[in-house]
Amino acid sequence: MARAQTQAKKDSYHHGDLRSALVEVGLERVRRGGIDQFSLREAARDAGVTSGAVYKHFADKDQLLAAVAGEALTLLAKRSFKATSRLKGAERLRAAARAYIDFASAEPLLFRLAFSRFGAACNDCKQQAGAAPVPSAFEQLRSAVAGVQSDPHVDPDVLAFAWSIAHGAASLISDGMWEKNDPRAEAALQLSFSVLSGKNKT
Amino acid sequence: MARAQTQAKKDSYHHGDLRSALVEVGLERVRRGGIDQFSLREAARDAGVTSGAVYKHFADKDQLLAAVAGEALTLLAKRSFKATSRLKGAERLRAAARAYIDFASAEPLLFRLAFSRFGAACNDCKQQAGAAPVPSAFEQLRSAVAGVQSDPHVDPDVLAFAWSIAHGAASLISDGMWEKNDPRAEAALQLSFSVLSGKNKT
DNA sequence: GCATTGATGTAAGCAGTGTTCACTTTACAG
DNA sequence: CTGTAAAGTGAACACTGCTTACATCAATGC
Repeated sequence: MARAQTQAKKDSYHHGDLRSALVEVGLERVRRGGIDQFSLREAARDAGVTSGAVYKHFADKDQLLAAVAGEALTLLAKRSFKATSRLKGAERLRAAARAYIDFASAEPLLFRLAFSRFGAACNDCKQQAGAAPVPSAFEQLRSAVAGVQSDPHVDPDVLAFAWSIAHGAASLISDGMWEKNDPRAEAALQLSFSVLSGKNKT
Repeated sequence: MARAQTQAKKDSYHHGDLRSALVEVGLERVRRGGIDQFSLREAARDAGVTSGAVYKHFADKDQLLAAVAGEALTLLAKRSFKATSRLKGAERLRAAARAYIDFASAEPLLFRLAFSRFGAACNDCKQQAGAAPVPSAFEQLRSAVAGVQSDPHVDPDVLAFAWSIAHGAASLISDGMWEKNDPRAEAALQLSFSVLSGKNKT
């Protein structure tokens, strides 16, 4: 069940693609139990392999978690892309922010992993196979901000503002202070847009 | 050095106030190493006590961490109170938000603990000795929002907006995506205040 | 075709962890 | 003084991350 995507060799001594399998399994485990519940040995068991085998693909538990965090980040990026790609202007920006918040609602534990030190550590592993299939969620937010401004060069203050709002509402949800899809997130977005549309330049 | 505040009995079999000592030691450990580095046995060692002794005061490691998170939350509340208590109106609100952000800059690991599941678990332990010496940072934010509105009843949307901005910038800093005291935090605050002062009511 | 070799797996073991439990030590009420 | 409950010890258990020595397989050069 876990080894769906990258079909592993059936019953051979060698797994076939253990690295991807571990990341996949790890993503599922973190999604359910969070970071601190995650166990390297358990992940190995899920993949049908001894714990020692993990160390042929990752230096230590942290690097495995970093890879999982990278996967979580691309998952967010994909959903954001799907939600924003065919929109323009203010609607696009709003959709980008909402994608951020929706992801935190749908996968709070993955969101926390993505923006933990493991996600930061994965800045070094950004170029995995395929050379960035989709721009990161942050890049999409930046381009969306550019889209609502007449000026082609993005105002860093406006970007910081939009990022703060989106990340703030998302964090409040993933941290459990707001409920999933809490209307307050939408309200905060609504108010913030009165700034962005009201005044395009300082 | 660790047992400064609540002076423990010198060298007796019984510690005197082990519970507070553990929380104090835990706060220091989390401040330096973060949540996942934190070890119950290490904390017990720091307090000069066997690991088993911890379980006379806390059901398990999670409850100890919850108590530490509670301490971190009151630390934030105290600093916020000190920064805002003698201000009024927009200045007060700005100071409250800034206190949030400054705390995340000064103690990123404590901030993460405070707004992790351990901090949430400590909602149940809110009434520790002394019946809330200081209103929580959130309550202070709420009252500050009330102060900038002519209407005495706080507009929940405005509160959500302010909370989002403050928590967002603070999280971005404590998560390492922005640097400590990053000017973008101040810029985001600046822009957000153009909303709050520009339109007091819907 | 076939041995060699490097990559990938196993198995056992180490130190450290959270947690439990039987036990000892202490403070204190009657 | 003494009995009791609170607060500590220390040894054990199952588990963890990680290392090491060894086993197995797939591919390569000859």
